[in-house]
Amino acid sequence: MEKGLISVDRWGQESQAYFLTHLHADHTKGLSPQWCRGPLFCSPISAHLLPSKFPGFDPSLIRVLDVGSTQCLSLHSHTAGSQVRVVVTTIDAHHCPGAVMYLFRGEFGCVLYTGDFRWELRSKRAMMGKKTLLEALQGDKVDALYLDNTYCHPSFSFPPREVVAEQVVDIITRHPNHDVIIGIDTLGKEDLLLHISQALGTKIWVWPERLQIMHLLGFDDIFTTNSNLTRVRAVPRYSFTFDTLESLNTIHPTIGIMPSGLPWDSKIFNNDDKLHQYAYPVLYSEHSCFSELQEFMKLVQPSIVTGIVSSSFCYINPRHYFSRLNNFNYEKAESLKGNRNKSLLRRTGSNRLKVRKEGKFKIAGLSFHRGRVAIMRKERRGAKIAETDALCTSKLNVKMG
DNA sequence: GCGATCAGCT
DNA sequence: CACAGCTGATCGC
Repeated sequence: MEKGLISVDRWGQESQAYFLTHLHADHTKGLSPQWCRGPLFCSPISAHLLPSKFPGFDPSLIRVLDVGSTQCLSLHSHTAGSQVRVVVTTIDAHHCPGAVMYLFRGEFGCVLYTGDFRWELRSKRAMMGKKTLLEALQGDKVDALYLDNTYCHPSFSFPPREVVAEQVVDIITRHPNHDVIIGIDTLGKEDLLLHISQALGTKIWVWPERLQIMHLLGFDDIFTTNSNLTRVRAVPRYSFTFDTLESLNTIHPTIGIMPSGLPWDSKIFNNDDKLHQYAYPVLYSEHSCFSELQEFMKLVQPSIVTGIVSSSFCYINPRHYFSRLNNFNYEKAESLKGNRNKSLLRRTGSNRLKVRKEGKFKIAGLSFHRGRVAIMRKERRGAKIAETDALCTSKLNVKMG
């Protein structure tokens, strides 16, 4: 596709139209409240959440695309020196709330950008997405596919999310007297929490900033910031460590559930290769596993595939695994762009001294220091750390200074 | 002082 | 390992 015409999840260069697949941080790098390069197309849910992530963002830039809809855009082509027609179809990606894929059709051919997605065809939503995609393709195949290759390796295999959600309910049910913490991010895994809430008939604690997001998503009664109302708490994944679980267990018996497609995530709970006795990693993933990616490739049969995740593990060219599908030889095609093994570039051996600043202290392994920058960020974005602290202080009965 | 970016970590 | 994201340091304005 012509450069400068369309950007998807890229915000730093000039373009005629910008498309947002979903609001996770790794897809909004370069977006800011001041960003104003051009029209931003996104799903209704992303449009609804965007102002809370970027306060003061110019709303006149936002163009809402309904999920399942097809829109015709007229863009200016610099190379042709004239207007060109681009038809864009917005498809449910079944990743986090608001996540969509985009199918672009125009003189450049047929380009599909998946963003992050889960191709879980036993679910009704994924079947709807498939229907939308097939109708938009009109029997054609995809020329260029930009694929969520997060789990593009045969070793990755996990059950449908509803199966894993039931496993989580079982784990919690087997621990009737334990507190429960579940690691989640700023957006995503709401369906899991919803399932737990309904199956156990309980509210779920979230930190205040996350409660705001839950309210924006339309969940009004299920979630609470009052830790007295429930033994089940969803906590920020980054604050969820072996030490956290250990220290919580000095106060009250607590199990930790870490939903992730990454089997090595269990390492979070590992201490000297011993799995923590209270830790339950579960294979709940909002990305497609390998067999689902295979199914997807069979359906769209792309001529060219580019992985959009360039992590050191997943940099492997998706074509490598799918080259024997449908008689396509992806090995012959253009090499995978933009994917470099980060570890080769990473500088090592910094000998800078780490200075421990005043004001940092720990209670039961939980850090209570907040630096100047963190306070500014908190004021801009909302109180995440403060409330993680509040969770602990309420349990520890410690007063914050 | 502030935003942007990077290193480091989980 | 790093899904997605926090923190602190540094740099330029």
